[in-house]
Amino acid sequence: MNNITIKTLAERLQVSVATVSKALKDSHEIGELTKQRVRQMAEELNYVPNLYASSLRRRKSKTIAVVLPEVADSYFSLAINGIESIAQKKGYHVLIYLTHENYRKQEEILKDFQSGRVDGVLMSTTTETTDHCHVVDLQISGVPIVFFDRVCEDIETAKITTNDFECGYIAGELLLKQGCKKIAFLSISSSLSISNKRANGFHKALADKNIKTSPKDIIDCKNDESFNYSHLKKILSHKNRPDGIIASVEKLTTTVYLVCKELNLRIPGDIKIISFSNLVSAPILNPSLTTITQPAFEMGAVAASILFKALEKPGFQLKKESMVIPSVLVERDSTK
Amino acid sequence: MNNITIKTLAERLQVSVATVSKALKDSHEIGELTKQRVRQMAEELNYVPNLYASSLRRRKSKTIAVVLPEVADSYFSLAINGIESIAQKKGYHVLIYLTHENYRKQEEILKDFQSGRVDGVLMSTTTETTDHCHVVDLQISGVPIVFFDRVCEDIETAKITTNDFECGYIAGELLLKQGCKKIAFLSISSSLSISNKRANGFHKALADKNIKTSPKDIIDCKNDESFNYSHLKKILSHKNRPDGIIASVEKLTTTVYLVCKELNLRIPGDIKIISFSNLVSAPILNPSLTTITQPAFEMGAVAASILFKALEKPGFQLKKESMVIPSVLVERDSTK
DNA sequence: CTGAAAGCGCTAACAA
DNA sequence: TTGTTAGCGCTTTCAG
Repeated sequence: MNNITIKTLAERLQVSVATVSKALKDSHEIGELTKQRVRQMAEELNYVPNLYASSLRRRKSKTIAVVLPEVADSYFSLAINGIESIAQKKGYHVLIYLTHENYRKQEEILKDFQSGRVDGVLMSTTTETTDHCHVVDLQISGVPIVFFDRVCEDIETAKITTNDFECGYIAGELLLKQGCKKIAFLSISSSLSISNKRANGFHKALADKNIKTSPKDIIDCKNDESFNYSHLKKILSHKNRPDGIIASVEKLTTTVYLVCKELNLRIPGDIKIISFSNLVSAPILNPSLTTITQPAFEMGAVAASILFKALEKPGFQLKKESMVIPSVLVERDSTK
Repeated sequence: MNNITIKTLAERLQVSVATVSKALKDSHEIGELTKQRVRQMAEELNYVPNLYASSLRRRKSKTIAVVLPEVADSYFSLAINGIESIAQKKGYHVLIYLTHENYRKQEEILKDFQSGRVDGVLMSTTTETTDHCHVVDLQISGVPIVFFDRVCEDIETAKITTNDFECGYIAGELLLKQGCKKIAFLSISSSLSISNKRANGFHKALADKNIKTSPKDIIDCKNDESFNYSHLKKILSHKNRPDGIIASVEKLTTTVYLVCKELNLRIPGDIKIISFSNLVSAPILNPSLTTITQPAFEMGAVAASILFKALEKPGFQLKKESMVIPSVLVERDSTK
């Protein structure tokens, strides 16, 4: 640790620590000449303020946390960029925390935040999340939290989402139009709002065409690739297999493609596929993948902007700030 | 911020703050009964220790930083998982910082660390990095740093790398064996050690077959997708275009594929492609992509383990701990 | 086994 | 315009 402190500077310059502190903050109370001298000395000695001391004192850390299930996902990596673009303007640090879809881990992380480690939190919740006391605890302790994409419905705060229901509908409609008779919806978790909304939209699309749906149309996948692989393989091996698939999250896409490859199912001839995904490689897959692409960067940026409003104005009402930003359908060969 | 402090607990229990502090640390100086009472009260009041206070006092934060160019890259996202798996065991927090390949940003981040924000740093450097004073400054101020994958050659510390030279050689050799006459190497930066080592390996492979190489075989790409796209398009449109491509980083793959698609160049018929990549979608690309796959998770885990050794034993000699973990070649259709 | 007290580095009243 | 001083919450001697 660097041992140049404000005190060192003060001694060298024969002024008080208060003067140095204020000078470094460019306070109007301090004379221009003094500021100059302080700044120069700080530069010279390579002074770096101690984050812990100032945070302890000010009860602010100029840091926000982004809590995510994982980072190996185009949506999240783009959202992070959106968040950072805003945070940087505001002079805030962004710390990324990964839950690996583990509820306990998420709980621990949020609990830790109660210590004031960060000033605010942006979160996309894990699939395992069921009860949300830890989120409420965090809010009670005064740390604002804004959700994006994967929200907790029952928490009162700002939620930035995309038009999940509508997109589920669009996906279902497209596959029907392309002639699918038996469509399966790959869900990632039955306790996840986005997954359910997308599934509901899908059901509605079928219902509107008077096609009866059954719970078996929803295939529950897990956070376990090899499980998903064998599960899907079994389903797609069946003689009454689906001829259309809606993948509700990006990571399921690769699995579906690999299973089809192994079973010699041709896409889109034998089975059509559409995926909720921000994969840049969508156009170069074999065949190119029809996607519903979320406005990931923008969702991150908007979520961050709203959080900063709350950080800047203490009494700010977050719950009135929810927002829905639409996704777009990009048709490619996998649904031709 | 939570306002339950050690003092609150002390008052409630009619003991001193020192006792509470020690009890919470399970110190042997404290009686079992007292510990019990303290723990129970802490639980009851939902006490969360203030990170800033304890870090300020102990001059330790139980936190490490991972500094990366970006996160939308399979290599880095896997490496993060490796790092986290180790950090978790050690009870350390992991903060992820993104440089977006921006040297200035990296400098700022490292400078910030001099304040003792983190106890140690794991880093893969940006492509723009040229001078490394800021790294040295950090080391001088007592924060250990371990490099992985993209290292700074001239810094004395542990460096976890893969066999880049050898893999460049293998890639070149494979393309030659498959009949390529004119191979281009897509470099991401001429100041990046891994890129250069891979390029050197490639050159050696050609030299060993008495094939003369020219600097024009190395195509310098940037951190700018649209630039890379048009640059590559120009090169591949030329009548004397390459018939084999080695992409030195994952992100260039999509661009190459898209350009080939637009120019109606068939892979592998007209042009063969091999990429340094950890993409899970490699097998389902059109055509499936031959890759050199790095041991990303392991590299992250090893780098973290070594950093923790340094954190646990103050006088630890990091520079003697460098390590090379080999990558593997996976042949697929793009080089058939 | 427990407590009193000093102080980590910084900020912000308040005084001068 | 500058300085004095009292803490932020916690850890850690040292004394009891």
